[in-house]
Amino acid sequence: MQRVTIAQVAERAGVSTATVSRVLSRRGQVSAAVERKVRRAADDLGYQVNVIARALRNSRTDTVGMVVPSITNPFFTSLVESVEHALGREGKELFLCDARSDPRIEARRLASLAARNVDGIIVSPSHGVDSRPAVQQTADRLPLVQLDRFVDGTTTDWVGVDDVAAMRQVMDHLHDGGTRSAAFIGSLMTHSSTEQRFAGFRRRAEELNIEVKPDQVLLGDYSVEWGEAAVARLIAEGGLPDALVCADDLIALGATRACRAHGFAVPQQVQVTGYDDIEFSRLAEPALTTVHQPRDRIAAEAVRLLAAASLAKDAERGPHARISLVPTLVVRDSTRATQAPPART
Amino acid sequence: MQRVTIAQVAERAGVSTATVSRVLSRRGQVSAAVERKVRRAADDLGYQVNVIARALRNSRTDTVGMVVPSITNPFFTSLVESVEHALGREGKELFLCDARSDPRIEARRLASLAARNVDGIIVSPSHGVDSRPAVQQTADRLPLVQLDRFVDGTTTDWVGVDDVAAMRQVMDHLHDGGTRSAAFIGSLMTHSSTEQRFAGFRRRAEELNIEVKPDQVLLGDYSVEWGEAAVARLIAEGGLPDALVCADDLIALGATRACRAHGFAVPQQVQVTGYDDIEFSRLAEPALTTVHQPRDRIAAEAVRLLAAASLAKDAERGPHARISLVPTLVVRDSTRATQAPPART
DNA sequence: CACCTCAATGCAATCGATTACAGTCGAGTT
DNA sequence: AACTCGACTGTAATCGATTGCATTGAGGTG
Repeated sequence: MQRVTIAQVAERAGVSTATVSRVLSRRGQVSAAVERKVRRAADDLGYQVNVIARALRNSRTDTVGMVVPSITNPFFTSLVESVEHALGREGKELFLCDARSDPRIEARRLASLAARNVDGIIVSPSHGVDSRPAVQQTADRLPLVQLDRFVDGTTTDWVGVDDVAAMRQVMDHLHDGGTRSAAFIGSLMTHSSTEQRFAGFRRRAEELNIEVKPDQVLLGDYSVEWGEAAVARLIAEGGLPDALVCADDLIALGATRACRAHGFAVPQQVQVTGYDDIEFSRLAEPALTTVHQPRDRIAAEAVRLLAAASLAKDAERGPHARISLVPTLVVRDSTRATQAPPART
Repeated sequence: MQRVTIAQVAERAGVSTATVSRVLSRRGQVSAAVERKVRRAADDLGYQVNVIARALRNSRTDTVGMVVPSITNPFFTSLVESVEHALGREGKELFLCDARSDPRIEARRLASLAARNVDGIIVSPSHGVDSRPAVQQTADRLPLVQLDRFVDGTTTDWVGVDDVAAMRQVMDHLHDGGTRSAAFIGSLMTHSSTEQRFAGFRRRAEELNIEVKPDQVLLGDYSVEWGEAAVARLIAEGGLPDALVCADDLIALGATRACRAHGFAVPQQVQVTGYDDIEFSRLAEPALTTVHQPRDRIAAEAVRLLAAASLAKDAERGPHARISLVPTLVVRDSTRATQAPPART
């Protein structure tokens, strides 16, 4: 029960604590004989380094903190998983926090991570504006990378996908399927992702001459419930357009469900598209056409940026990176293919 | 960029570090005037305690570690969320780890948490047998609670639901719907949960005289893919029974999908039940009848047990608690109600 | 043989906060 | 006036690992 310290190992091996430390951390020269004795003693006693003490001494914890808006959103969950794997490869661990989509909780989490001396922070900010002070302040103290979403007006590294390009693909696909009018269902413009996706949607809709009625842009939050509610509202206020373009898969799943519940066939009468390609988008009925985010690449880039930032340190806080990856459209059954025959995945 | 230490605050306020510490941690007597000076100085400098240093000194981190088999399984995700909320109420933070269903990774995570001086650990073991050494060893060093699943032959606190009682409810419900034969689709018997659920299934099936063919007990893993594969196999090897009882919702979702893909109507021709009541079970087509686990209660009890264990400490490591909560059956559309009319939720 | 080099090892300071112990001082007691 | 008490505050040890500097001694050189 009693923790074993380096001093006990030293005593048992008949050497000083310095030597034990040198053996265990593979730094400095130690003769083979002594090394064997020390390892022996350490094993016998079941010694384990006290990470806390080590962290205090060299102010490195080999731990990275990650803050996401909601751990129950499958997109973030799998992003977390990707990040964890990427970190594992570098022998680092992940300290995960859920901000519950509340910038205040988020700020507290960030502060707490900083106080815990994590080596860096990966954050997908909850709010495009309100998250700013906390994020910027944290970024001033230690390496920080924003993932997926970002806060307006902050200067930090960022990794995500090109939402505008993705939306162009979505709109082109819908256009090919004969779409003449579309609605957009997203969250309030408090996330950069919604903003970008909407911008991409609107621009390409114009170029393709697809009609978007002003009252058919509905903004709520990223949830199944909101998707359902939005469709109910559309139907009540004048009917559905040819296509429903949703800012994420959860909304799209809710929207699809609501369409069917109200007797509209998907994709025959209404087409629906999502964004993120969460696992359940494949399982929905009909399977959802969506935008696949290269999560592993995003995670890998984020981890790489953090590592780089840790090295550079204060030295030359060069210009910040903004890495924008290209997502791919995954066509399934909630949209019509170019011609009649339904697509399969 | 430079971290502010207690010494700097002390100097600025013209007092000793001891006094500053007393003010900031609200321990011991300090005159009002000095207190004001110190707070002033701390604010001016933007002082933040160094959690690492504090932890080293009083070997408490106000952090609890949690290890789950897979962070992408929605059941565990929402369990994590519940635990986080419960901890938040006590001012503690959560350090989350994903074991990727591998006892070796799990062991490494547990060791790492212990080395980080977490105040306690909540773990849902990946394997009913192989997880044992690591779990037991960790439990010997610090407070540990097993959640949901447990390892055979360990003596630690445990919180979960009564799987046998749950399965009785499921079987009674199916029986009411006229079921005469059933198959069981679960994971390999390497998780206590599958074991318990299968035991409950088998016993009640016998009592109700529901036929279970020996080759209609299929064991794979907790995933959608396995649910699909299992149904394909059943169909290939002689057809489906009246009902498919699945050990978790992911399997059930896959099973449902496969049934429909092969042209079997659910619930008219085959009934399907799940377990866990994850969010998507409601969204499936048809919505899944499943067993709802009281996640918040489970989490709350686990946190309570940890707190109690921390206090008792070595003193009287009394007998360990095994708290078994009662889950509730949620009837939706993948099973037939007592009579004909389909149920709604 | 005197002197130098370098590997191996130990001593002790250090990271930052907490706290046991001791000292100071003013008010209250006898 | 001497003494007690208690509120405040400071000094220094402590938590456990790391590491700069000093020391030792073996082997090499001229």
